[in-house]
Amino acid sequence: MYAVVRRIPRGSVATYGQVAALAGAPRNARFVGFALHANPEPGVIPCHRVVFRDGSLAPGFAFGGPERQRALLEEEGVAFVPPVDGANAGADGWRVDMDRCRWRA
DNA sequence: TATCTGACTTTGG
DNA sequence: CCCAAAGCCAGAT
Repeated sequence: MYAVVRRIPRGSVATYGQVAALAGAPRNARFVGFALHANPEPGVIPCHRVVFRDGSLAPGFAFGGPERQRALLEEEGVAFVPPVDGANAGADGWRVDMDRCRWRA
């Protein structure tokens, strides 16, 4: 499953459910998050590329804060959407543009 | 062995 | 449109 996360190409993101599915366990979205939280290889496993289904980040991001994550993704060319609508405001209210940056295997 | 909890997701009110 | 509850699977206690 860590292999799956590492396989996420630069400039793209995947949802927990998606990673779970690719890992061979479509119903293990929660476990994916749990495993990533354990993050045995910081700096190697791009946890910041794994987001909620709506493109928002997990509450307890462990890379240095939501801003850090947004910076990392923007750095990779991931498109962000400003908190324009009342959907899940996630980190700073900014969400990943899933329509354009969602990882396609 | 039983019970609880969780970086999730989907559906009902 | 927003809030709450249920379902899911695998650890942890």
